[in-house]
Amino acid sequence: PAGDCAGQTMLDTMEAPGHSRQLLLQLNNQRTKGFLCDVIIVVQNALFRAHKNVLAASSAYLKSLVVHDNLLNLDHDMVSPAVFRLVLDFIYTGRLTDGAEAAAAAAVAPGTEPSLGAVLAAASYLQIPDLVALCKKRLKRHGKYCHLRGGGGGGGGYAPYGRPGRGLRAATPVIQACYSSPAGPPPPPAAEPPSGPEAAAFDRRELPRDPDSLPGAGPLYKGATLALPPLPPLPFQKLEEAAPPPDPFRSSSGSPGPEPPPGRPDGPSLLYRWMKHEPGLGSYGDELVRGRGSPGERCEDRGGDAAVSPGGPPLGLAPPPRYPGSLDGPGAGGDGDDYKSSSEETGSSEDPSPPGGHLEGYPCPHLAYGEPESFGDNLYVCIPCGKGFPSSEQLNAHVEAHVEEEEALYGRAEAAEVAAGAAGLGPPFGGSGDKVAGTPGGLGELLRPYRCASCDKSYKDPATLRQHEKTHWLTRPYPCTICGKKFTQRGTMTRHMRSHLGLKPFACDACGMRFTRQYRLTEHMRIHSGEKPYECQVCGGKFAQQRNLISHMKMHAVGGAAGAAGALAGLGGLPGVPGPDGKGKLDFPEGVFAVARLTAEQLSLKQQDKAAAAELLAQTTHFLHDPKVALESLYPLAKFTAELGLSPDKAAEVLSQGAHLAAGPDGRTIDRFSPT
DNA sequence: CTGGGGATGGGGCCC
DNA sequence: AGGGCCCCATCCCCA
Repeated sequence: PAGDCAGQTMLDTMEAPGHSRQLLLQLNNQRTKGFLCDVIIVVQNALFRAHKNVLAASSAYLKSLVVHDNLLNLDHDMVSPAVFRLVLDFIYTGRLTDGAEAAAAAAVAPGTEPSLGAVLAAASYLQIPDLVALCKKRLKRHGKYCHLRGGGGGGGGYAPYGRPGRGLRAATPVIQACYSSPAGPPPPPAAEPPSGPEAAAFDRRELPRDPDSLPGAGPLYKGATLALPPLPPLPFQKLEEAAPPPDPFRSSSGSPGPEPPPGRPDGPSLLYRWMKHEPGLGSYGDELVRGRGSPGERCEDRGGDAAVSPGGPPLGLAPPPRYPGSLDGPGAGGDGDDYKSSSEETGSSEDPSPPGGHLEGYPCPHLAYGEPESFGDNLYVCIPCGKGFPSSEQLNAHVEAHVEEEEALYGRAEAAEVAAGAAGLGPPFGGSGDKVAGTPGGLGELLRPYRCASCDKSYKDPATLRQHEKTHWLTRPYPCTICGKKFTQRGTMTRHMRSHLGLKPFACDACGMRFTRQYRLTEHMRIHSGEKPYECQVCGGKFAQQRNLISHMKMHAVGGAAGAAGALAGLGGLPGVPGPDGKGKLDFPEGVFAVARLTAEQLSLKQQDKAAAAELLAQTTHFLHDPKVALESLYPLAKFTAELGLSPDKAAEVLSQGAHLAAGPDGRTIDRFSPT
């Protein structure tokens, strides 16, 4: 009908003036009230609330994040809270507030207000083209937008790290020099480049490249920014003061979580650069470096989008993870062993990092800091192996090969474990004593009917068994979205995340100290109460923490003959044999009983094993009366201990030593320890 | 300088 | 999923 046509025509031509502006206004109004906000953005210690749709419509990077998560963690090396505040304001208003003004509004300490350069960096990092353009425009208007390596302008600002960049680096103007301008103070914390070791870290702060500086390049060249010292506290909602944010991983429903900003789909993107860490930066920053691009996340999927960010730069693969526990070196915290850097293993002279405490970087010597030009034309680099490729397609194919390789390896490892188990060789990891748990007809068999096919450990319920079996997987299913470290249990990963986020929900009422775990607080509270419930059965020393008692007992075990039975139950030296301090004064049967009692106490501490502890005590009371029985009981005691799953690693030693003593192939051993 | 203890952080893993 | 505990490592202090 003619009316319809007319109506259609009118619809095509109608436009409500200011509609978009009004819409934005409403959205911003809602944001300020938190109305319908469905995402929380964590930047360092500040929380921001926003709408997923708005973020997704404004930033390609944020879009990629909000798809999977309700809680986003932004790299505060790239985006400070103050800067993100400006960015968020821009997203919702289209206006870029003056940095100083915003800083004043945010009550930021003088001199720490975000510079335009920092906003540009953040905009580039977050892939907000409009904001990038706006920043550049403003910088150019003020004559502050200058190319770092082309014509100086650094004015004593940031020196190029290592040596003058060439190739890709030199071809691309970066904006560090802008920080030297009076109106754009360097980002906190240092107003001037530091000297000494700090300078290395300082110089490495790399801002995103000018998105327009390379033909077809995505805006997101993301340098391997290392850890910047934290910004001063900002008057945003602090995490520790706020209600606990939703678990970012719970909400992601198994998604690998945020990944580094993908490149623009319409052209080749610049690769992420993975730089070697520097000493003295701390593990946190290093982990951030490793997390850049957290390559393994995508590869875990093994799905259609695995390994490579859609249309973006290749994210690479995580190197094959290594087993926990078995290979942990003495490095700090045992962290980062998953990714052992070849440069570290070879002791790179330019990286005199102490063992541990820093990134165990990707084993790619080409990625070493200061050698960016070594890729030549092969700009698409596989993170784990360091191979460069001239095109994303070729890299994708290469990455696929990695995936297949890992899968094949997984299969082989699994087969090897099974074969080893079948051959009675035990698993390639973990204590050999684990096998006793599966002793047919043993007590452990009754208590723990669900046995692991790979290592013969047994469990009370199938869910726990499934959980345990994950420890045998080559691929750890739960990667940290910040540092890329992978975990076998989601809970461990979320707990790990708390350390990144500085979430310490458990506060001590007495001193205000905060902890990430309830148990830590419980431990800590004993300091204030003076309670020392853990007593050394050898010397009578008392301890507030169980682990310190255990540590102490090892000291007893170190000396002389005590070592043999010192392994017993992992709790101390052989009773009856004086320790190095001469404090061990127990007679032999009493000593065995003490061991049994300690074991029982250990079991009792594990709430679930109270009954077993009582049984053990009942069985061992007669030790006091008959040394012979005591001696003969060593082996079953050790076996029993191991069967009950007490300290599996030690259980291996227990069984070994117990067997040695009880079977008595070495008569001298028995005589030596026999009181008669 | 060394060793031991106190205290803390982080990961593994079981319940 | 969260709690709890074990283990390792580390730092600091003190004798």
